[in-house]
Amino acid sequence: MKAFHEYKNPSLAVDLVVFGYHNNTLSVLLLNRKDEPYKDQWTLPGGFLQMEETLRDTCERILYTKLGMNKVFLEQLYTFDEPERDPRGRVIAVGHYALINPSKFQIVAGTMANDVKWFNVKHLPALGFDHKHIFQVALQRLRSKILYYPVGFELLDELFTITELHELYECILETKLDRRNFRRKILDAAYIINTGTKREGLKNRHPELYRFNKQLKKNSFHINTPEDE
Amino acid sequence: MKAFHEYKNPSLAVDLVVFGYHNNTLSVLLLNRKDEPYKDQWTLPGGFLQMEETLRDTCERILYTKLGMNKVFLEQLYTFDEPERDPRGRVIAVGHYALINPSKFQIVAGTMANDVKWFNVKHLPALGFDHKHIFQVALQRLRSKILYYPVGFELLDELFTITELHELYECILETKLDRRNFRRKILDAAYIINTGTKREGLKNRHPELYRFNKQLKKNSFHINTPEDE
DNA sequence: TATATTAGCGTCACTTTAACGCTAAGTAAC
DNA sequence: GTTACTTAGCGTTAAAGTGACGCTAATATA
Repeated sequence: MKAFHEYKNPSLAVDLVVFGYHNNTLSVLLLNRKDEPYKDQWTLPGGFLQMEETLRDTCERILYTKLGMNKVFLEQLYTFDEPERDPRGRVIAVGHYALINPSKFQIVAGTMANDVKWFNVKHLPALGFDHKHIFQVALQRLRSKILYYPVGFELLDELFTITELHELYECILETKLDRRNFRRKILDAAYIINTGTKREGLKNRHPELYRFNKQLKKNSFHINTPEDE
Repeated sequence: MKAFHEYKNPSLAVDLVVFGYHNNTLSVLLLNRKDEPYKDQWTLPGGFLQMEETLRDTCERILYTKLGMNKVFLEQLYTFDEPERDPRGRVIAVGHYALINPSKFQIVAGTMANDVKWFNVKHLPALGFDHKHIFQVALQRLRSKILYYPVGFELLDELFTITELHELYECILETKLDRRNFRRKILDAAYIINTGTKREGLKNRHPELYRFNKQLKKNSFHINTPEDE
């Protein structure tokens, strides 16, 4: 057996799929790379783990220094280890995804990138590395998770209407959900709490404003998509 | 920015939660360590990634060389990165779980371990490292997954009776499931195929033998546990 | 032949679900 | 004001799914 320190180790990085929802569109944040490899191409934000950091620390550092975001929903996704995934050498990436409300942050391209931009998940450019694959795993995870666990409110303002929540679900799942059945399920599950106030200034009837119920017990609801059948 | 090779890297390992089902008991395979750290204590099998390997390769190498197993169901679980999880230094472990049919393999302790043994998941000894935690994540994953995806047959012989499958579910989920309703769900979902043969040599009525239906379309069934309600 | 036990099939009340109708509340046009 | 239009909120119903459980068949053994 080799001594402990004799093992060669691959580099360890995190890659981030940052989802945002705005104007009825689900978007992902992409970085245009300033340096090789994949110079001038779009990729997911990511970075190398430093020895004293946890993976979550690394993600938070990247979110903060490259994108100016903090205190966002963040979850580990999967670890990507294809030997050829990075042309610089062996790099293993622990994929994560984050859900953020774009209206809360002013995105700035750090010094590392030419540009940082939101892209509609339906119209992504070509991505460097294996980032297309990581993105697809993340989108799939988000879609499954939202069916049985309340992650949607991470993407909305603190107060929102049922219609707004409904549109978010339809957008993420890319399917139509009956408006009235959706309302019933969400309310029966006590997923959200009526604040008693209404959203003013709209053209038609003023909808009631809700907020997320943090006391929600797990497994209390399940949304079916038409494809379930 | 540092040059690529200047980053220090933690060691990368895999840890394996190997589930087996035998005599109406769900078990996990544990190794008794020959060396420090955690000498003479029980731990999950695991090992370091070698530079030319994928994570799956590493898992398969360990399964084969330490345990004599090959071609088993194997799935990545989660990546565990607590900085203090290994007293030797910074080791990040990618947890995996495997499902095997113990009757297919003769387990042998490799030269690395004092002993290798199956332990009933209900009566585990103390485990070294953070392996108790990894085990719990794996068990939870197995329990959720079996509700909507057919993994059970990995633990059974190729031909099995509905009663055997039913007992497996009750054992993994640690709950009673109505025998007749279970049968109806499994059959309605076309989860299994009747082979037309029967298991002989039993004391009472001879049950029909089934095998897994590999054509099963996803999302075609869902088992409810009493706690769902 | 009777008994005990597991296997397989069926029934029913209750709950959940999908589809969709109807009215209320608001704005804008006249 | 009145009418038209649109979104919001509430309700209804038929069909499907679910849980609880009864009944009979098949087999070994006493």
